Amino acid sequence: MLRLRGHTDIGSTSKNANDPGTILKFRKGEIVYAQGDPATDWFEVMLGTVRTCLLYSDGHRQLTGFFYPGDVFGIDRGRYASSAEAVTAVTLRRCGRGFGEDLRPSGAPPMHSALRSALDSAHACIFLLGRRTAAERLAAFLLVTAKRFPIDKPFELPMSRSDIADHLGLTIHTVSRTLSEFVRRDLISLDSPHSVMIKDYASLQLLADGDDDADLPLKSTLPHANVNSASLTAGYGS
Amino acid sequence: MLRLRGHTDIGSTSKNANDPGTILKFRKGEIVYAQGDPATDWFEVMLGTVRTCLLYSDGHRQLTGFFYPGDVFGIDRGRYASSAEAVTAVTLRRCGRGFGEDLRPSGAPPMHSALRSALDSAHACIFLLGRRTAAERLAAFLLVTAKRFPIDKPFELPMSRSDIADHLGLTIHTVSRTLSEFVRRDLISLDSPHSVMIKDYASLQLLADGDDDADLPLKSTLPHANVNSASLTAGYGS
DNA sequence: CGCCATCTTGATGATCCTCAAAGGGTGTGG
DNA sequence: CCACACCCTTTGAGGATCATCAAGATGGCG
Repeated sequence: MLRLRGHTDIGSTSKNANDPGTILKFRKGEIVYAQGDPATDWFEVMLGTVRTCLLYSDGHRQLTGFFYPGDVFGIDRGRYASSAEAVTAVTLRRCGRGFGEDLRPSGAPPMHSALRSALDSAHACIFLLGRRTAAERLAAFLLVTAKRFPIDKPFELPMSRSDIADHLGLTIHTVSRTLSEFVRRDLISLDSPHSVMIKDYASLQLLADGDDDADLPLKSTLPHANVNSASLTAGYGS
Repeated sequence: MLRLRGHTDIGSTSKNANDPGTILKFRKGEIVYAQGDPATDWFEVMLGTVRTCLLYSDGHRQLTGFFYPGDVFGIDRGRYASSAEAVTAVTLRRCGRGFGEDLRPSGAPPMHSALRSALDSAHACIFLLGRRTAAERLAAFLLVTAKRFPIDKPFELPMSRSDIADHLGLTIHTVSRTLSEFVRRDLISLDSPHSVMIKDYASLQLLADGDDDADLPLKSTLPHANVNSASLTAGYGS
């Protein structure tokens, strides 16, 4: 579970490690940076999925975000507050110095964009953890994740059940059980454990919102359209 | 519970509402801004305590932070993602335009400082919610809050049990019970419901860290000194 | 003095975690 | 090519924690 770092930047293709704009590659499970490392750079995901992990002293972890192509992560000051690890094989672009002290005098805009992205990501995490039941958290997570992929098609969840559990503050058992129940209710279908097809956006949204009239064992018959979360969807990442 | 806004800026003392630097006063319970309002300004607390609240459609709320003198809040882009309310009577200073689009060309530094503060605050919230048991969350909350006040003296918790509960994802009952148990274990003492004296930092820290050897019904006899959280204390606010 | 809000405490029950085991997919070695 | 091992996922049974329901205590304020 607690993958220790060591061969951190094995996958780096370019050798000028201090140049912003360097392209880096990591294999699945490799660590981009560790919690507590000097926060010198931030990164943009070009290909693959990255997770950021907050490690607690009792060994358990809190995943603070998943980052997909176009997202940036690693905007910390001083030292990284969380580690970053490759969920799948990833290609990253090293973007620039950590903010706080000095910053590139040329462009403040990219910095601001990155900062706002980091804030959005943190808010999205709080927004998930603020929900009370396992079903609510999982429904919200699925909706938020599905937005990153083409609509109305099955999409690949790149992360493991363990990752989802540690993101939502649950166990893999509860995640698995709840997903199975979603399938039973015909809210989603699972082709493989990682291929998800959302079949009933409206009911899933109701669940995520805490309107627990979705306790019906079978498919809801509500005539709602795809009500995407109204005021505060906070866009998860970029 | 769900205080609706209406007489939002009753307490504003200066009339030039669009001037940065304006001093504002709010009475206990009044709303500084509401979730969804255009995020035109951010604020610095000069006196009192402010809470920021994320409202869910089922009516429950997630408090995303408490802000004390010197802290800033309201760094959102576009529209406020959470509302801000006066926990006590507060005096605020309106600091400047919301970031993202245009910003004062003169000083980027204050903006960066505010942003980093907002990120720290969000991380602190995640850090609390990432803990698993009620005792762990409450212990961590007490330690984080105590740092804002002179050490080794009783301090006033400005917020209600309900606020604490909604911040930690618990109920007021669990908060109250857990605090009572802390008193029973001699980890803290409660003069009044809001006057807290931390009597055993070390054991409280162990609890917060998830080292559950603190299951002893009576005061721990560990010879530890005041181990303030090591790597990632994220300073709650400013 | 009495009402009201807040806090505390108890009893009960639902949710979720823990313990346990089985199923399925993949890669490696025989 | 098959067998085995390993990891991830799923599912079940039991138990701990916390929410809910309910009632009583405390303190402030009219």
